[in-house]
Amino acid sequence: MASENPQHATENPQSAAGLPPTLLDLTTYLLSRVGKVARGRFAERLAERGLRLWDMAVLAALADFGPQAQRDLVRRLAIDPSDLAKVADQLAAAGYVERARDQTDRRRVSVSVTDAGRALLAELDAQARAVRDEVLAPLDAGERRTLQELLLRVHHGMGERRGGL
Amino acid sequence: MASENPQHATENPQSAAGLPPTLLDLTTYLLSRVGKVARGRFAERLAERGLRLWDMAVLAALADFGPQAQRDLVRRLAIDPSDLAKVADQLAAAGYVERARDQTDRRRVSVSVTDAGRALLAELDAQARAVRDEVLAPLDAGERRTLQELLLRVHHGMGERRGGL
DNA sequence: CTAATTTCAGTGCTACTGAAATAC
DNA sequence: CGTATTTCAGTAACACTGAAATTA
Repeated sequence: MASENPQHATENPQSAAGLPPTLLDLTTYLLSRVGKVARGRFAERLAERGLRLWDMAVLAALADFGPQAQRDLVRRLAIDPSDLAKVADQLAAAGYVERARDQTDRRRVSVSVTDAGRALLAELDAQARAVRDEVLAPLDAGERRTLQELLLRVHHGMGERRGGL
Repeated sequence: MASENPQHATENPQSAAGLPPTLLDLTTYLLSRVGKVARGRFAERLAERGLRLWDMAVLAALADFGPQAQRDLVRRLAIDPSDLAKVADQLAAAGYVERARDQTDRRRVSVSVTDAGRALLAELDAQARAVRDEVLAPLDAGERRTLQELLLRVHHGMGERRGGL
């Protein structure tokens, strides 16, 4: 009962019989797998522009909450301070954000998004929504809302931690 | 309108005002974030035993589908063949799997799970379910089933690709 | 002096690339 | 010869560590 037909093997190009039920039964496995594929697809589009996922996250935080110190971005996005320094550096070099010493506390560097940054974010957001619609294609509108709501609740239930994206 | 109270800052230890709405509106962002945290929590427990996520995936595939060549595992799990070689090596060294040349096609190495491997898998599965219950704590039983079913449909809709876990 | 903020240099892990060895 | 399977050596991206420089 081991291997299948030795002659020319009856599998599809990708994942013939599918994943092991032992794994598919684990919602966390599906969450992880689906999340990783979704992230990967969007990351590919960002890469075409020479951007990374954190670039968009930082732009979104600045656009949504206004200018703020890096330390605030660090806490909000759960990004490593050391990594944020590099991301902010690249975004500033490309003209998407501006940095300035905070005058009330000169240890802090206040970051703000430029018009170019806002324009970029709008484009990225459109692409992100396109990827989302692609990934969620198997679900109808109501199911997508349900999924979004359930994920929001799960997300809210977990202490942020660090860990990427 | 930039920084808050300079004195002693009124933020919580983690993610004060929460993530940018621009990101939270993206189901794919939530998927990615939640998936990564869930994966990380389980990976921590595996690390205590000196194991990685792929170790469990390989054991599960062997237990669910029986002995098979590495090429089959590669397609089933969407793991890189080069990485599988290392994973199989470690699992074999630890006595969790056994490898043998396939006699009908001696290019292939057939892998099978040992009793020790099955016992380990049972323990890992229990831990995985514990992490799942921890992560899905905010949802009731019905909602968990709904989430599982929606994710299964989304997962089924995407061509496996490679990409980890 | 201690603590907070930013920055830099370097480490470790993981997915991936490219190529060799063997067998079909 | 070309293709499939496994394996090895090395690369790239990313999260993270540790420590220095500045300022509170």
